[in-house]
Amino acid sequence: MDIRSLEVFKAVAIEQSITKAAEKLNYVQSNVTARIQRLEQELGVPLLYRYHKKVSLTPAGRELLPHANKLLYDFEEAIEAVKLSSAPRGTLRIGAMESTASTRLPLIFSQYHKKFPQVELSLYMAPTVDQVSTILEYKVDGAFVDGPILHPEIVEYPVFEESLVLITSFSPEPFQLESILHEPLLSSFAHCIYLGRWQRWLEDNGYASMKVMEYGTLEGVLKCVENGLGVTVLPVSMVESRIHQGRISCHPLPESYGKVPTVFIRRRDSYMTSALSQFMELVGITNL
DNA sequence: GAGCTCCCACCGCATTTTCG
DNA sequence: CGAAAATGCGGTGGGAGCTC
Repeated sequence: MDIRSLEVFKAVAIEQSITKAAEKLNYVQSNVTARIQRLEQELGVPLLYRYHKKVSLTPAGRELLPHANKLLYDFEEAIEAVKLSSAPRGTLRIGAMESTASTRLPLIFSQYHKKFPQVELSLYMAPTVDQVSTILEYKVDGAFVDGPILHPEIVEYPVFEESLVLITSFSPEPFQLESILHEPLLSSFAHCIYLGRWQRWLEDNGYASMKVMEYGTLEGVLKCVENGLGVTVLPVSMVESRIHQGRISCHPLPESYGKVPTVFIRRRDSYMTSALSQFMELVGITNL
């Protein structure tokens, strides 16, 4: 077993395809097949289930993957150590919901980049459900999501608490709930948990659920609200500047419905790289 | 130490096999 | 039938061993 075989194995595990892994590594497919077969021969256990058009990890393969990750990272670190540099480097893939990505992350990313310019940072933006999948598939190193997640293979750390507000077009008149109940509830993606909280409040207080209208992007949703097309529910941190500019009005949700914890998650068995631990420290997570 | 040969691992290409 | 994986085969490069 050598380090390159582990690299090939990791690529196959992530891509769930020998052909795609070969493309990613700039190898021909036959080489990847041969590498995996040799690795399986050496270990005496099959690492992949072969299906038509795809492969997946056997229990032995799943067991090997976190060790391979660790070995590959240690190998990279060893090389860097020899190069007399102890600063984190390599790649760091962070996932986040659009709300976190557009409000809190720019500052965090810029601070991190200034401190550790050697680390190649990338952001994967998606709703919470998709972020959890990408974490489980080792596609990102950590992600900001709406908590709690309560998944056995995931560790979560509370980082922020968002306060939800109902957002309507600007009006100097006192807010009348009845006047907006017939309006569409605008959402930038399906199954938004913020809207869910609002719908639950309505239900608990004897009102009918509002009709949801999807409108692609967050920016689009806010423009629609400004123009009186409907209302939406978002963390107040996302709309502060618009409130100050008098473009929208906002109305806090009652505390038990309006407080949403944002948690930082990572895979329990993923290797804690120094790039990741420094990032978590910067975010304020100290109990690693 | 230099030069040579042999062996083997690695790789890519072409082809075959598999299976939805 | 087509896409992905497996197989066969030949080229290449590097290390080991040998001779001078």
